[in-house]
Amino acid sequence: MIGQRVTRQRTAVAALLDELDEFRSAQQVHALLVGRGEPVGLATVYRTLGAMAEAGELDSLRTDSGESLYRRCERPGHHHHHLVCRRCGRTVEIQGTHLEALVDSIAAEHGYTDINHTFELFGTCSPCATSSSPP
Amino acid sequence: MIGQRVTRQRTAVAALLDELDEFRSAQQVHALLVGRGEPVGLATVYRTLGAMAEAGELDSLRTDSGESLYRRCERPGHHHHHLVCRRCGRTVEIQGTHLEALVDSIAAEHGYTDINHTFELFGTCSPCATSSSPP
DNA sequence: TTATCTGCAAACATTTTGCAGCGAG
DNA sequence: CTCGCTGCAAAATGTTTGCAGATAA
Repeated sequence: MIGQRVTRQRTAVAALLDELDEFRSAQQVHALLVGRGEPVGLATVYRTLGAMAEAGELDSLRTDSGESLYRRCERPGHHHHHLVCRRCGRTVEIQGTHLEALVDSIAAEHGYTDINHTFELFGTCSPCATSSSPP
Repeated sequence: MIGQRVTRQRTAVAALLDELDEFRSAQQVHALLVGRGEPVGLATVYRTLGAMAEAGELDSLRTDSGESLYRRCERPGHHHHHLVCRRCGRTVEIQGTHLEALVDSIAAEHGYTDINHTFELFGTCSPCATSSSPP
């Protein structure tokens, strides 16, 4: 990586993610930007989100339906998992100390190495549980 | 569901999964069946695997690249997770007692309800770790 | 200037679906 | 005989890529 250029589009994506606290898909990010009068190509959004996630600036996860969601990391580089409201996207970061220990012991027990784990929780947050209006 | 018909295609899919012990994608199942001279349409394989998974006869998971994999359940209806060799597909079923408890406490702590969790482990099994030949 | 980025449209990969005909019960 | 199942091909999704022109540095 010789140089990364600061373009209007990247700035817009980063700024949007800064205001948002919830996980969003590339398509949502694109729609939001276009909606607020920031013309950005969908491909650019995909490329930008992918690069930011790669660089550890974003957390990413995949929904059950196979969509990738992104949001700004609270603590870049720090390993954790998420509890995401499937209705509004409100997210809680989970520090997985117990979990990591569990993963290690399971892997060791069965002789598997180079382990990579996924752990995500989807639920309904209490505000969403009481309101009946759609997302 | 009034009636489920036993067709040659469904029998073939079920029989193949009975012999296999590893997770396979719909496309792999289709290729294997066609390869052994059992003409089955790809759409039929998708429909059959989907229905079997729905009925709790198959375990399913999604790879990092978003593909769905299936395999026959060892214990139908019994909740568990998997430790899958990313090289050869060899799979160990994990009973997640500790995990379920952890999930429940995390959810309760943050007031989320109707929780749904994903937990999958991918690694390299010891036979694959020692052999250097590709899958 | 010039290498990187962008936008568009086309390509991709996986999965789903509409529909006419087939076949299990 | 009927209604569910199948195969095909088309459509839907979500994401990636090739390329010519725009642009940051």
